[in-house]
Amino acid sequence: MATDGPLCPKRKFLDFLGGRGLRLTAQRRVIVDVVFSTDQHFTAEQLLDWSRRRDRSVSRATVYRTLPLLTASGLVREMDFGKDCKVYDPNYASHPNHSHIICQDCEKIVEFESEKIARLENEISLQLGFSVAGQRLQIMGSCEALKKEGTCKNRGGLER
Amino acid sequence: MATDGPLCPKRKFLDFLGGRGLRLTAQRRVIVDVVFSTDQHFTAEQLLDWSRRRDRSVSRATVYRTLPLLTASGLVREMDFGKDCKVYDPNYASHPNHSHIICQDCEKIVEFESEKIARLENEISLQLGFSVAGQRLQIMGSCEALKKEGTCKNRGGLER
DNA sequence: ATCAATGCAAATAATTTGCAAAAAG
DNA sequence: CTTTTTGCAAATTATTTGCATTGAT
Repeated sequence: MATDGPLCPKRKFLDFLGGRGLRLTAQRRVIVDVVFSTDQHFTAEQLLDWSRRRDRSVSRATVYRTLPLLTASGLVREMDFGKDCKVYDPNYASHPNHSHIICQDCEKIVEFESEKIARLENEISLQLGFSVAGQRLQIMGSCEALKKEGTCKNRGGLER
Repeated sequence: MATDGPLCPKRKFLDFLGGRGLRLTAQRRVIVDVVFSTDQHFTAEQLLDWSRRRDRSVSRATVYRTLPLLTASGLVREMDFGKDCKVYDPNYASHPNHSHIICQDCEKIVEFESEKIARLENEISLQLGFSVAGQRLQIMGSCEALKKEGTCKNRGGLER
């Protein structure tokens, strides 16, 4: 995961802040570092926990106040997997249109992108009189490979 | 909407209750009547409101206790449209695999089904080592037809 | 009779907010 | 300096639950 360079998500977010006249505080720096140093999904509580390990001064309120900034920037997306709390996905900078397959057994989540599905979505939407702004696709299923082999050989399979 | 006959969703739900040794109370009858006498999406609070109009004895607790039964029966699905509370969709009896297009401007929701997308989902899932159990697709967009004409001529367009 | 289901009100859990103090630009 | 941001603790909101009572079978 690129953590440097002008186009890394972290840098993009700092630009987003600057462009809106928002300030770069120590706490925001920590939160952003944490968010973009992983490709894992996370909850608000996890983000608080991870951030506090780096800097005890990060409060729950600040985490909750920073999350809307992250989603507004388009670099992180709020997800609902039917759990009691929201889950955030930091992979929208690299794959702005990706979908999820969720294993009902092991809860593992695999991300993928499908140009073909995107085309169909556009086509159908057009016929219904809509222009597409975004999309959200979750497939629920069983990870049979995982059950058979103890591990899913397709892990990390991004791109389609 | 069919409210009678052996295969109507209401009847299916009553069978579901019976099959599990659950009892048919006056309150459940009202709630179920309300749910399956519309094809509109609703929130828990709306369902309480509508039910209370028919029978003041329906309490919030009973609504909240009945909703999981409705979703467990497979006839109603819990949805998340990024709002503060959950939304329920009573159209899963007639269209068990439908998707949603949501207009970002007028918040109108159109349901559709696509066999082609379903096929692609299966194909992709298989390649990633998953067997598909279910699917959840939301397309966010702008209902331009609505803006131009004051009404969406494609309203109710189910099936694709 | 028996056991599930109810209403009520209190309890939870996630998230939000008011406010005075601290820090960024 | 000015204005944003922070932490704290209290508030809010949707949903859940304990309990004594009611009602279905």
